[in-house]
Amino acid sequence: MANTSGNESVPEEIDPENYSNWFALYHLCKTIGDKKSIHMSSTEFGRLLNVSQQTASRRFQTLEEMGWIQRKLMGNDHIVRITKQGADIMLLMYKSLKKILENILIVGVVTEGMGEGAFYVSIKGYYEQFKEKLGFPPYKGTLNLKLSDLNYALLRENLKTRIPIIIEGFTGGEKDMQSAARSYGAVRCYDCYLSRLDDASKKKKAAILDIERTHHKKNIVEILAKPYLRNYFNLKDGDRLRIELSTS
Amino acid sequence: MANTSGNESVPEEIDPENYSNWFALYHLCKTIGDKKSIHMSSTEFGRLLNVSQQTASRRFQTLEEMGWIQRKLMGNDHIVRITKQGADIMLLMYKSLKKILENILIVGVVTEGMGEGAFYVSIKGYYEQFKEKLGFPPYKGTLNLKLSDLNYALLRENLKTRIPIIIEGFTGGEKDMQSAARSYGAVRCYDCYLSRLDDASKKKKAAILDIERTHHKKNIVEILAKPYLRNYFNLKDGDRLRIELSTS
DNA sequence: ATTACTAAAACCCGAGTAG
DNA sequence: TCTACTCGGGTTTTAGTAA
Repeated sequence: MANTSGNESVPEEIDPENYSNWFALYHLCKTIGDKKSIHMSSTEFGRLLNVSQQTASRRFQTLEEMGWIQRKLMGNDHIVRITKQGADIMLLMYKSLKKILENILIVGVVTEGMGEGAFYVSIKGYYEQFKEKLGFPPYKGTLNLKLSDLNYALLRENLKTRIPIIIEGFTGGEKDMQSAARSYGAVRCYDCYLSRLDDASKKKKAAILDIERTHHKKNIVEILAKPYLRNYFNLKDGDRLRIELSTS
Repeated sequence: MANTSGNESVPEEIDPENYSNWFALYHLCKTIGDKKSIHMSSTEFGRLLNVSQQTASRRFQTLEEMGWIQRKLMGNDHIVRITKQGADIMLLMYKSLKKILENILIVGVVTEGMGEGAFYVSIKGYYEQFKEKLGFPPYKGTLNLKLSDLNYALLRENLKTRIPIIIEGFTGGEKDMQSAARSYGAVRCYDCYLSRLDDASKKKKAAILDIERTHHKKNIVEILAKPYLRNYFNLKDGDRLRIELSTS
């Protein structure tokens, strides 16, 4: 059963010899789906893997020898299930890929704290421009994403090659402030898309708000979007979001 | 760059032809790690993949033809990076595995609500037994995990084959209750380990509290553990935890 | 050093077929 | 039907080697 547990030896890495077997297991898991076992002949398995019945039969044997699956051959009824070890093999790859993806994609970690960005959205002189130039009325707050050093460097480098959406500065007096007319500087924005790592289908158009960071923490990027993103993506601090820059 | 985005065609599934190429890309990603590109000769790549230099060279060519990597050959300096398409290929498998794992492992969704379980831990007559028989003093509350129909069925079936830790019933009067001595029924527990799907290294010994469910919602399992699990695993409602039953 | 071609060797697949 | 064996043929890998 894939459900019992123990501390048997779990390999650290997939054996290069076993690529086709690994993929065989993978496809088997996929079609087993949420059932605990499956009736499958070697012919069917062959169809699934795009190989002959003979090869599929050999795969079954190898998978069983490796302890990744277990078979019960009762007459013409062939029941296959994934063993705990088999499940661990899948888990191994999953974890490995997760780690890889956090490196090769720009991934930001949702971080607590109102950035300066929230200040900009709240000022009418900026807000009207955001609304018009970004193409959406932004939520009056920003989502702070913390990037790794590398990811932050990659992002900055990437932004350099892009034409920013310029939010013009202006001089004016906010009525709530007792000070006289002060000047508000220009801000740059960049279109982007956000998505959860595990569900790329739900992509949200957003914008990176590139403000001159004065007393801002390092490697933090502030995001503007129409909805309240923490609700939209069901986020909590520490969750990861993928940032994709739009192709211009 | 793996960081720019577009809507180029992303394949739905890994082509059976490309198993070895897929693994080549995978290993390449792994060793690139958190750098954006890597210096790698075909000899080194061969060592990495456990194949000859010639085969590694062919792999490089194929990966490049498929648009999964990009190479710059400047004299004897060979720089390789993963393209957006290559990153998407990895992402595809990641998502696929995530889905598989949620089916073949017993995974519970963290669910709001005090179950009856919390009641048991709060009663001294039970608590002292929990402490002694489970081997840890449980946190005075339970974590509710909601399972899928299948997972719940699998779990129950699995528990059937196990010897429960019996928490004896007793008759006694709780001092805070004005009622006379009442009787408290026996409860069954089962050792288990909990872990986040994405970090199996952090496993927490815990126990499934198997109470007779009276007005309990369906498919809910209550968990006892020493720490407050929502903090320990940094959980919020909707997060998933893997339940592994200990090998007895 | 490298990459990558050609040709031989090794390996794997699937047809045929037995149980 | 089914699984799974043997073996011929095709594919892939590697050794040798050129650039």
